[in-house]
Amino acid sequence: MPKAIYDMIYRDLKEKIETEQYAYQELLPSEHNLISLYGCSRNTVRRALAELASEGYIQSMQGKGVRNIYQPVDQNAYTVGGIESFKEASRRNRRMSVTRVLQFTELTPQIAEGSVYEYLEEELGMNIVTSKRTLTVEHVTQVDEKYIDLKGYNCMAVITSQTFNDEGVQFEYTQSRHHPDYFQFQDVAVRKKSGAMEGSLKTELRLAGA
Amino acid sequence: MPKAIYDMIYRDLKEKIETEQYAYQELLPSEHNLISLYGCSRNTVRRALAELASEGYIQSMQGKGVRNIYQPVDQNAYTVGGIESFKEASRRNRRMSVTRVLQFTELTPQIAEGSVYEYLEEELGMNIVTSKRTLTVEHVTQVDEKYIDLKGYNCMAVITSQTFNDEGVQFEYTQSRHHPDYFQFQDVAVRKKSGAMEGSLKTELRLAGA
DNA sequence: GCCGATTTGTCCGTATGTATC
DNA sequence: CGATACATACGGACAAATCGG
Repeated sequence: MPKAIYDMIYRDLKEKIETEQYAYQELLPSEHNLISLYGCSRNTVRRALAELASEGYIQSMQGKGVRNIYQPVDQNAYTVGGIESFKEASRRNRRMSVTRVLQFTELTPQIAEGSVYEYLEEELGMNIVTSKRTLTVEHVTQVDEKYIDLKGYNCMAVITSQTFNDEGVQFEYTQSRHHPDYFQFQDVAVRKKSGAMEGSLKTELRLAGA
Repeated sequence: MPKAIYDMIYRDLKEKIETEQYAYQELLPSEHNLISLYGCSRNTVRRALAELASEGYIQSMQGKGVRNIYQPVDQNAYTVGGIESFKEASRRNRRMSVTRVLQFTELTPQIAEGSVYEYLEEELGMNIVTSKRTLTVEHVTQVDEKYIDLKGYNCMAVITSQTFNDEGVQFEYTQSRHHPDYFQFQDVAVRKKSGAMEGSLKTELRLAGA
């Protein structure tokens, strides 16, 4: 739990944006004013702003100011943040989730039925840091058809991820398969002045409920 | 074209990592050493490192150092950076691409056959800044089937994107539909100390060739 | 078109805190 | 314990873009 100043400012501004205390397309107070408001240095304000920009909340324009470009996402979407377990995501979205363990090795079924992430973090004191994900669309398998009513689709959205702990070792490889009707993935990209690519931060997705 | 110092350092380190001048899992020189190497301030070095971390190239560990966790992506993947036109992406990946204009309104067909982004940026001097994308899996349409051999799939990967220019106005809405066999989307997420989510930066995807 | 005020962008040096070894 | 490493924060400087007079 970071009590860092920049993080508090970041969350405060984020909240103000989400609750429309700053209107869409409106300019936020200038960095100079934010410094007065929060009583901190410019770097600290800028760090909070940078975070919001990378998540597509704001857009800062040299010589002009910082504009709120946040638009709320579909309320029906089942939202999952960056690295988060299915169980955490379910709780956050207040939906029922049931995990059925179909095949298993290594860990005990009891742990998997709860939350593997929870087990790794709380019981083993492991520190999850970086996750790399790949998203593809694949043909359904017999296992898919057996457990999920695909309603005519013959494909599923498949996310594979490698997770690294704080010692840089990859300790997990996951594949999750999602029903097309309940799947949605969002991201934000910011174009660098270089002319090419780069960016993105907030990622969300919609999942099948069980 | 940014000639910013942090950007040059960022690109230099990125290159050294990609060409394995720093081995996988190896520690990079400490920030202190990098300061000597590049003859700049610590902030500047740290900004370059932050960029690399957000793209999943490195992982910095307080008290230990900065570890290279870069692993090259599938060479067969058709890679597209953040905000980039299909034509730019094709050129970068040295593949043939043909654009067939099926339906049309507003812009002229000639422009679309070339590159709409090119037209907007070079001819109109427009400045593309932020792009929000949503990825879903959808049933094929009659149009899909008419122009693309789906080889048995009855779904496609669909990306819709809203693009904003430097004045914060959304000026474009695009939907692109991709053949499952030629589609891949990658991202990186970094877990905040807060305990929850957040992160991702490098995004790539594999596309259908025409 | 110029000039000055405002605003964001880049960079520096320094200080202090915290984690690792 | 001390040395090393990254994390956070401050204050100052100058550049670059914008806007109004």
